[in-house]
Amino acid sequence: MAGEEVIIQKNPLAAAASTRMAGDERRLQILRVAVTLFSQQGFRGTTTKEIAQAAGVSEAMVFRHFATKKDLYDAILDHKACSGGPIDPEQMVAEALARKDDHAVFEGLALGALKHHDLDPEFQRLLLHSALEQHELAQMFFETFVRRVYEFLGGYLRTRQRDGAIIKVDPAIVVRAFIGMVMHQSLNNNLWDPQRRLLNISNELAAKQFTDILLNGISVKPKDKESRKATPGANVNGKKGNK
Amino acid sequence: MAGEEVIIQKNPLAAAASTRMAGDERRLQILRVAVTLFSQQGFRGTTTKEIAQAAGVSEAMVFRHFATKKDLYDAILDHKACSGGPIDPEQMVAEALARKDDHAVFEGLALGALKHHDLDPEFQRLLLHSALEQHELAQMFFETFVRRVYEFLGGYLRTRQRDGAIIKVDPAIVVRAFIGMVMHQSLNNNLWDPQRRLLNISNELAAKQFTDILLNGISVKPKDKESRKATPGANVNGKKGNK
DNA sequence: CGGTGGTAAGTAAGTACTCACTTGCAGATA
DNA sequence: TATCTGCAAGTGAGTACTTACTTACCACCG
Repeated sequence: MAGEEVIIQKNPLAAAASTRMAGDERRLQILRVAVTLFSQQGFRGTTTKEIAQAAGVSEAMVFRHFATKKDLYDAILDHKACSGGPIDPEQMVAEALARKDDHAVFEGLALGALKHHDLDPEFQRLLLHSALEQHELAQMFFETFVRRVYEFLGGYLRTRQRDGAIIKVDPAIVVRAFIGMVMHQSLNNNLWDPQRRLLNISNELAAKQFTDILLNGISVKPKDKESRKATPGANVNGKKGNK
Repeated sequence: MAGEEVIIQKNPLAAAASTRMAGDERRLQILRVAVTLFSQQGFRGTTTKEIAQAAGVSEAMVFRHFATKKDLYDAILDHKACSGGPIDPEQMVAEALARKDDHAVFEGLALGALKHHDLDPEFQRLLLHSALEQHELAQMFFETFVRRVYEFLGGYLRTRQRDGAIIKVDPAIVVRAFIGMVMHQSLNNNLWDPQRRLLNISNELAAKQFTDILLNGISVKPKDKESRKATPGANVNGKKGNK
């Protein structure tokens, strides 16, 4: 916290020395550099000087492209929320939805989210930072995207309850439970335990197991020994030797 | 982000004007004030001046009690991790553990965690901030406390598997799933959705439902209609009109 | 008196942001 | 083809202010 220096030299995002770029190019480059820094250090923790250095330009250039630091931050959250953010949940599992294949629906959604957070871990960190810093756009993202997931999944659960396929529980609680498993897994993987010391499993296995737990629970049912299909037997794996 | 002023006047934590306190008293008071500010704004987002003002003393007093800002931060995390933090999981559900009452074990743990985060929401925020800021003590807390929960719950699950009461799954995955539900619920309540717009249920209900989901799942089992005890029937509640 | 609780007024190093100025490059002109 | 020119890309050295941290000093009380 006192004397550590962030090493920026030879940053792949930095421009090759002394190149002159088109305005839009540079703008995007600064934005990308800033995404990385903000996601690592938050808004207040990142200086405009750092951003400029990492982008390989003078600080003045940052302010040519973004009037204020906050403008830059807003542009980033906008950018992220529009391009990377909203994987459309309904579309992602449309066919499973039509078949009313509960396992495929939940597994598909979980896998989508896990993969997304894996490919773009900056996004989750950025969102966390902005939520802690009470940035308006974090709440906006939550209000729009997360609400949509709740409504979509909640709606699906309600129809399955009408079908008699699912017990009577408040769907919102079920959704919270499931999203909790998935988000917590991502959060562990890229914040709490990035070395995966407590649990190291593939996204595929995580999605499958979480879905199984949600739909089937973990207790052995008294009059239900061989009637299910996939779960038992070769299911004990994952923790060790999983690459 | 530019011109907002944090209103601190008449802060209940501030000393009555111009009182002379004993050294230890003042130290503790500064520490408590700092906890609140750090948990709201993080390390870099909180100034020593702010802390001093909120405590009702001059900035120099802060530095008399804590040599550097980081010392203060460390002292806080130490304080929190030692006093408020480690609710001992094993002790909390000892009797349920002895009775091998799975529902009571999981429900007890969940309720303990939910209540704790409810009473001391600063702690979760503080931990998140320090994890994002890569503070060493966040990782230390995780390594010690969280690992203990995994080992404890994982161990319990393994004995229950040997009893034949629980299906064969990697216990660590089950633990992650369950902790995920609980932590996500807390995180929603005091970070993402403090107004509880998406879901507003009591800690008791949340603990019970999460436990039910984990142990029993949500699918209707083919040959298992009236054999279970508590779950069905009056179980649809919570979302609305829950105070 | 000495020690403890307290402060006002510093300082040096940041901080976001600006400004007067230079550089490189595409295209019109000779 | 060579040169001039207009303008966007880019900069170094600022400004006004804030930051963590210090120093020198005061007031009370046993």
